[in-house]
Amino acid sequence: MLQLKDLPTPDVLAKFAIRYPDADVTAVSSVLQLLRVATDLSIALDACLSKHGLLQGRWWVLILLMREENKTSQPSILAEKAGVTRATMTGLLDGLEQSGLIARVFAKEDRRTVLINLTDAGVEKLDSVMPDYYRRIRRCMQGLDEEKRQQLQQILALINLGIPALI
Amino acid sequence: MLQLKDLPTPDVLAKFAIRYPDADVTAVSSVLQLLRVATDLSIALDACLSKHGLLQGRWWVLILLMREENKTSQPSILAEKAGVTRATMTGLLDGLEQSGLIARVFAKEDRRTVLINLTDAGVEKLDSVMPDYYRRIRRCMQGLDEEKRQQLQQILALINLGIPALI
DNA sequence: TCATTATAGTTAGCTAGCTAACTAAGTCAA
DNA sequence: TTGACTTAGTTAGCTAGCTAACTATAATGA
Repeated sequence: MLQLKDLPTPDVLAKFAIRYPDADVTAVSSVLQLLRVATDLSIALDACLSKHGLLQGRWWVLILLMREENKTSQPSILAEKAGVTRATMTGLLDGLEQSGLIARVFAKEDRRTVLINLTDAGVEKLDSVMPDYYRRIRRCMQGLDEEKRQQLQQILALINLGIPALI
Repeated sequence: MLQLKDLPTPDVLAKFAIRYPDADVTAVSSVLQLLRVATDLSIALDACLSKHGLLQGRWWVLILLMREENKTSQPSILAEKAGVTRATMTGLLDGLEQSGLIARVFAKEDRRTVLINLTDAGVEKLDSVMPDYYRRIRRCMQGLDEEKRQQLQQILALINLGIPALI
């Protein structure tokens, strides 16, 4: 997402701001730091998942299924919730089916649709990964009290409001 | 980075917290929101760059070169600063060279190394993209005053401290 | 009722990352 | 001074995303 390691120093930003007067130095450095920390967080979480033989895409599919009352959903719905295309979801489900974590069942009422079912093995996988995952997130956020967490959420909501203006 | 669109509601998190007592609900939701906003931000910036025929990887190479006094560097140094492998940098430089934005020049003192030079066309490209890019970031962050920006940076620094505990 | 349109899922081929293995060139120590 | 190691860059082959095009089925409306 933001691979860049060598974030601009205030010095470098100031130089660029001379050449490009539109630059808002604190805005740029805030955005870059946000992307930097989020990327590192994401990489660290991926590393955690990969210890359990998973990757983010497949992982979220399992969680989305776990949220359902009957542990069942459809590829197109999963794709939308997971934020990937249906084509990508087909690939993710292929992998999960091969590992036995989900099962494809053909629906009777609409023969176009496939029902995706979280298998017992899938539940077991989640039960082994989730505690580890949650424990790591708890540790990572230990340094922030509830007040700071709330501040963060407010600030992120503000940035989120600004994103449409960016497009 | 975080494709997931359907972030867990407090309700869903509470249910998961019953099954997995290690869950720290506010920590999880803060982390997910952080990843969500950062991902949307990153996608929006990518869209801005692609309007100018660029992608993040190549873009950062141009900026890294622009930071240098003589607009020159080496693939391995660029790779390290950009946070990609040397193999990936080879590919990025191939593309930039084809577009005429950089030039490869062989060094005399160490015949293993190649010097990468930002061409005039490269400078022109930056001069056309940077103002647009900076203007967008300014607009996106308009809703945050300096105090909030500083708060954000402090909070991000705290999270950053927690990342090693996550691995 | 049957032609059109919409929907569900898949396939094929593209991309930018990655790792691992390679060549070529420089360094260093026995 | 030569054999082992290190460094710079590239190549080949992998991955998980993507888009576009496809098949099959369902819904709709003239």
